[in-house]
Amino acid sequence: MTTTPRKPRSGKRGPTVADVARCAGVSPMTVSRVINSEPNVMPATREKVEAAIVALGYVPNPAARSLAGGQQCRIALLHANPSAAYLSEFLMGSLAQASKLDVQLIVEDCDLLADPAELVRRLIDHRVDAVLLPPPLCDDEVLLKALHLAGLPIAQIATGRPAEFAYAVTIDDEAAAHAMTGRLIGLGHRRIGFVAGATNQTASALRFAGYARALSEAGLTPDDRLVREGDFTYRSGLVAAEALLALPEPPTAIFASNDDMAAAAVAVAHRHRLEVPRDLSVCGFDNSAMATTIWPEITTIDQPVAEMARRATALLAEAVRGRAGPPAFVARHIQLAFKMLPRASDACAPPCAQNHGLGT
Amino acid sequence: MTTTPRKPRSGKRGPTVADVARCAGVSPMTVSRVINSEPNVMPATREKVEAAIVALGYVPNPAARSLAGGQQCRIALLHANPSAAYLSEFLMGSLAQASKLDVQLIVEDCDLLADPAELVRRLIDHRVDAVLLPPPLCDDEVLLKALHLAGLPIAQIATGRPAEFAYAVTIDDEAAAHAMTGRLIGLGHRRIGFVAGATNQTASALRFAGYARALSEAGLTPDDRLVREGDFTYRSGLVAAEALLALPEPPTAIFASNDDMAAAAVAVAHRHRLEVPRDLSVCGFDNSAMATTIWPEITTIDQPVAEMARRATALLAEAVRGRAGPPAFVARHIQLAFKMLPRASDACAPPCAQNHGLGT
DNA sequence: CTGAAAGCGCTTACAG
DNA sequence: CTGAAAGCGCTTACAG
Repeated sequence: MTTTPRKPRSGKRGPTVADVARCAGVSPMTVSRVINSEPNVMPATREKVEAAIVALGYVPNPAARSLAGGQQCRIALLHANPSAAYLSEFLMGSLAQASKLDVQLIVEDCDLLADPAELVRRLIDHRVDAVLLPPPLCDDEVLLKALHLAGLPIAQIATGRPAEFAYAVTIDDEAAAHAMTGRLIGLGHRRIGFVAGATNQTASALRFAGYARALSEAGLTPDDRLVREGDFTYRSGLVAAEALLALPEPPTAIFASNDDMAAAAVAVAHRHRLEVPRDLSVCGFDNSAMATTIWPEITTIDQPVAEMARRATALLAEAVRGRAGPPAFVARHIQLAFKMLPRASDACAPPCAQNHGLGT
Repeated sequence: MTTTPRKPRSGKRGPTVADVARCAGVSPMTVSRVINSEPNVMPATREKVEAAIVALGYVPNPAARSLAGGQQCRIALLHANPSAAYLSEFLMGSLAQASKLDVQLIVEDCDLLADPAELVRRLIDHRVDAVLLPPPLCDDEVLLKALHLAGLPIAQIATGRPAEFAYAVTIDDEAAAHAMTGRLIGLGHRRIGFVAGATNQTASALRFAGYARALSEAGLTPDDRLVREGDFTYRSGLVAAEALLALPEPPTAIFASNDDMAAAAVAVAHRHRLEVPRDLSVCGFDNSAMATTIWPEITTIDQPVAEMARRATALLAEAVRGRAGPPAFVARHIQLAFKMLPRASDACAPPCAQNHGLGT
């Protein structure tokens, strides 16, 4: 009598590389090469394998791949962004890339970030290999330093001031704000109000800089009273717009540093019995959900959040896996294109107002 | 000369069960038992192992676990929800549970769902084991049937009409709407406008039913003119509120079936020079970002979206892994508690209006 | 260009 | 209650 063979593991499982290899008449190794689209496989062989894959409906097992590949890569996404919409879009991009690259994404809410050192310790304990930092955390100097000291690769997203030691994926906030302001000027506006973003985000200053440059390039005298502080919340937009419209010479257009504040400006205009855009033009920034939710829909700047998340995730995965080569400074900071999104909230300046702020 | 030993695999890797076992003086098997908190391990042994885990900073390798455990479980999250905020919260819950249970989550955007059959085929091809259906897809009969026919376990989230063959995680929409309407009645409102939700979501009908029941329980005669159709968009809320306030006898309160429409009602009120809540009370549903973004913040019903996502994900994982036992009908439909969130958008009815719609 | 062998880190299925 | 052996499905590191 022979020894009873061990019972095979339970459950119907899908086909494996071995099955495909058998079906194609090659070795599992070759199947692996085809799956990973490595070069050095004869076209004929490749085709046979591909046919077998289709025939069997083979799908690689990610768990096995990462185990064997030793590609364990765990990236933490630290977020403290009040905007669920931003987070959602960011997550979709990051998640897609993570699954493609087979990296494990750890999502951590840092809203009440007490002690950065404590956080870093927890990350290390959890074997996190790198950290994704969307705004506003991307601008937290203390956190940045603590992470850097711990030797963790970092990607700052949408920061206005990339750290030397970090990766960064941004858009050109200054240029975008410049373009938007230029658009308003082109529409004949001369008194353009500006609602600034939160001062703890470096991008806020860049947006203001773009606004100011467009003004001065057009020969318009900047007017301090037209610039109000906001903090990216609707509430702060309400206050800022209220102040702007209470001015003896109110602006004919308001450019808010994000869409929530722009929406607030629209609401205030309505309460003042001003039609948007007939009596007041309003523009935002970010192309968040709010921009298309309210009426009229807000002209804004589209920030490719999902794409930025994808790129940042890929950057970190490469850094962790050492495929990135010597991390050249220039390649570490990627700038993506923004998009001007003209919608229904801005229009030509009212005729009577056209000569108001002019230097003539 | 002995044969040169094979070069070990590259990269510093963390400690493994073997390391922990060595350090604790037990077998890897015992370490595994402790990690998985199985019973049948002597307390003393357990403590030794736990100490070793801490000392070495051991963290289990999820890839290895799922490979060895044969627990491959792939759950698809099909979404077509226009609200990024909802999706974001849902994702957070689902993701957390997925990582805890070691299931792979596939997130798929089905906004332009052409052919359900085609989609099902793709899911099967991708070896998806089960499907998570948040609204409005949870109510898509055709999709539901196609999925069921393919033998895929399904979890409907926030549906108003759970299918017999599916798992479902819901709140009691009828009771919630009843509570909200009751609150308004308690505040002295007698003419309460209602903005209905999209008809393609079964929860919409339940919310209306709750409103109607509260009215009739209070002895108030329902008035068709006070009920307007909406489709959950801000735009539709604008139209509905406009119609409601144009009534010869306008309502003193508006209960919208979601927060976006409630926000629209607030905007319309403001354009009509009505103060909210002084001149008009407005309530919403869902506790979405919009509810706390605008001013005044909207009284609403909190739906525990993240928790619902967690539960649904867990339900499916159990179903796939067959730990669920015989799927008893009753346990397949879970109803979670909603929460009434009183905020700043509702108040007592204006004194003069109190006697308006009364039957007396 | 292709393949045989070993190993990734854990768990299952037994046997004590 | 504990452990030795085999195996999960793939890839690395070689050798031809």
